[in-house]
Amino acid sequence: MAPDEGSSQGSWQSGSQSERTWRIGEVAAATGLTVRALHHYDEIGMVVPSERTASGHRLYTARDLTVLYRVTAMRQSGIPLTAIGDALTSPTDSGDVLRDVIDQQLEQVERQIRAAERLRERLLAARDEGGFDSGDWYAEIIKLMRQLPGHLSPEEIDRMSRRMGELGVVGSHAVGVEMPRLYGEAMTEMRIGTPASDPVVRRIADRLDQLAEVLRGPEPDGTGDRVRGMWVDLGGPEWGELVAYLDEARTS
Amino acid sequence: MAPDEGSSQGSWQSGSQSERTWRIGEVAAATGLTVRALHHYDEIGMVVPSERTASGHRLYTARDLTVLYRVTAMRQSGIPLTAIGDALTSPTDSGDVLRDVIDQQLEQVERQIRAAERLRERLLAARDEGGFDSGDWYAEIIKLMRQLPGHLSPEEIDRMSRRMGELGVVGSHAVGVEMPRLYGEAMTEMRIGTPASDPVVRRIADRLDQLAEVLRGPEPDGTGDRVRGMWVDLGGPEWGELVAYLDEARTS
DNA sequence: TTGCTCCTCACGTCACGTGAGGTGGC
DNA sequence: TTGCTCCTCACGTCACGTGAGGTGGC
Repeated sequence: MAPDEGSSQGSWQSGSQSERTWRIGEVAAATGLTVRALHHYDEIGMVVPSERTASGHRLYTARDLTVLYRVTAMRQSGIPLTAIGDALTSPTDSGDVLRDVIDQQLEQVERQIRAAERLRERLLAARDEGGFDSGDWYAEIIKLMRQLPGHLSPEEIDRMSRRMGELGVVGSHAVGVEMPRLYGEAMTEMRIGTPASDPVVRRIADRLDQLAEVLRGPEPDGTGDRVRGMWVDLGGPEWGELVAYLDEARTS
Repeated sequence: MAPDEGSSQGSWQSGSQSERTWRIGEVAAATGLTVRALHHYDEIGMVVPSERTASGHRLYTARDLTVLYRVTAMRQSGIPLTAIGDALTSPTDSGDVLRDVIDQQLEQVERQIRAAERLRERLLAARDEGGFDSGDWYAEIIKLMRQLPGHLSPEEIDRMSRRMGELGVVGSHAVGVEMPRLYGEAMTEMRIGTPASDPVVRRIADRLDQLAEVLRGPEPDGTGDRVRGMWVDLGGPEWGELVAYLDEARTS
């Protein structure tokens, strides 16, 4: 009597050389994955079942399942399959590569938490204000400039005011919505100790520069720097720190 | 002299009927989106520029930009484009549909935050323990059962022990890793007041049932119910509440 | 004339979902 | 023989990314 490898319990004869195996449907139930996902992992070589029946049905061994559980744990942590592959095929198997993958993922998750919390604030604000409109901030900004003499000459203020008029929605959104948000995010990163060389900070700095260019227009005249100086004076020492932090990000 | 609609400043002649318009590259810089993303929004009809030059170049009006800013704000909140489309084309435009979309997204974000925080705990644990292995819990469970007489007969314990031996990694992972996690998640949902009818709770209950089936095997004998009873006795009144909560989820 | 911007296809990405049509095993 | 499970294509999803090859405007 030949061992029947395709039985619903797998081959489990005592004294036999072959170990207990699981069919793909059993594996799906055990892991909560779909059959299609297991096919996918097989296709890309992530988890290839060690055996097949004569008719081609996949049979997973306990060792296969151990690998699979590790993969699902990492997947549920949001680690992409390519990175999981790297961690699994690394020489020591539980050494530095895995540690690096976990640390990277940990940083990303912590950033996700902060981003989601900011998102939550924004959604609450949008709900209270009844929408996602950007308001008409630039009039406020111009007023503020007039009230604080010594930074900009009346001519410069008029020129900026005209420029903002030309820019319309683009200007008011940049100054009133996006820049405050970007500066807020940068401030958070600085406070929690994210190094200025981190790509996240770099992205914020780059976007701020792009917006500054949009606002400056084709012929810059140095007004922008004086506006920045005004903000630093208004915002206190922490604003000065933030400006230095962003400058460092730009050169790293 | 015909108005030149394709100039880099758009048509902005004083006295002209036509308003200021923006070319696609200017819009990309203003919003931080890519040109390709704007093409995509045009293709699917999400934000279609109101004008084109004679040669086919897209021209965005201030009104187009206002819509676009609203879209980007919602996209950055993680709202899918289809839902954004629903909110934008709703009759009142700032009425119930938008409110619903925001509320739904708010719930999802709050769930994301909790999930990410749990993820963080798991990653920290994995880092401390040096990996994602599932350990050998079922021996502990069996021991616990022997120490608490009155719930299961020695024969039942032996049968369960044999069954766990057959299940191997599948059993120990289900009992030692996934079920504790699922019960923990369900407990969190219950404590924060998520209604039992919520699909999230339903998914947890369904997955628990599927795991129970995997553990029970082909011939159930009522042992499972007595094991549950044991857990309720061990866990105190909150465990009883949790069991009722999950039962409600299953019938909703 | 030279760059830079813009155009329209059209295929690629990521981790599978979803049938289509057929075979295997109790 | 009837169900249920399994098999292999193969196209679809989502929000764009990434060239390919060509035109437009200062």
